[in-house]
Amino acid sequence: MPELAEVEFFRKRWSAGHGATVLAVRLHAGKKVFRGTSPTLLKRKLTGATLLDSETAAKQMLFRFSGSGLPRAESRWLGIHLGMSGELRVEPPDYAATKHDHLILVQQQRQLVFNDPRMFGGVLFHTGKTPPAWWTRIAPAILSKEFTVEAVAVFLRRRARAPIKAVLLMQERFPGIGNWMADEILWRAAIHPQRLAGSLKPAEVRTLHRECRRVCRLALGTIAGKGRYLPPNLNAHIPKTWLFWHRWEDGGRCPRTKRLLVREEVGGRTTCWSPVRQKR
DNA sequence: CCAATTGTTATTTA
DNA sequence: ATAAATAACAATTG
Repeated sequence: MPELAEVEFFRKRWSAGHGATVLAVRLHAGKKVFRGTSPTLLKRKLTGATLLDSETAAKQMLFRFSGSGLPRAESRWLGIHLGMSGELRVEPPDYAATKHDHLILVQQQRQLVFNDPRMFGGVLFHTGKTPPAWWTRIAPAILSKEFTVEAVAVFLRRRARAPIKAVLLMQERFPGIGNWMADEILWRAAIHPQRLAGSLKPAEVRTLHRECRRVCRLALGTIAGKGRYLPPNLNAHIPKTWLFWHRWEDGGRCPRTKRLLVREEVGGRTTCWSPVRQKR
């Protein structure tokens, strides 16, 4: 499920546990979400640690914990990727874990739950004074200064023969963009998803860049919430003027042209577009 | 039984 | 050799 803003939404849920100690760690060792990680080490190092703060980058979250005991102890860094079906929840102290709750951090007042039925998500763990490489090597955010028109143009030239839809899903240049955001961006930019990346004119590249930023900003504002306010459920505040609400319904119509939307596979993913608005 | 799913990676093909 | 297409992963739902 989760793309950029949705990931931020879930991270904020767990911020309920900032400043609180982890009394116990419950996990499903051996499950696929722990590939590349030692569940034993994670459990040992996080038990007794305090959750200090957290951040989001692309589709990943990083939670920082103090070391227990020694004041100069190294930090503990927990990375979570939600994959296709993952979510974070906050449950009461007496909550009983269910089948797909692969990692639970038990605190005095609550349990922080990572649930992921399909297990395309994953958990990473690191101990050290600075954030690990798997975190710092994430590409610069779309809303950062480094995400320039020129950087987009260079990338599109290198991926010239791939459909633009597929290129927007490449995390090394468009971190956090997933299937529905890519469609939303192309729909707003009025670019056909099957256009080859190298065929975009300079003006179209500028538009694409601008709509990438706009969709990220709007999605973060409506899904992840502003300031301290967290919407009760995901997507609750997305306006009906977005492609988002119409892309999956049969007979769905473009919110702008009111004409029927098209749904087809592009770049290996189901893609929705408005044929009147987005010409080949 | 078949097809579908908002993600990533390994493998195969061009 | 490089990049694009495809398969695979796992679980559930319609």
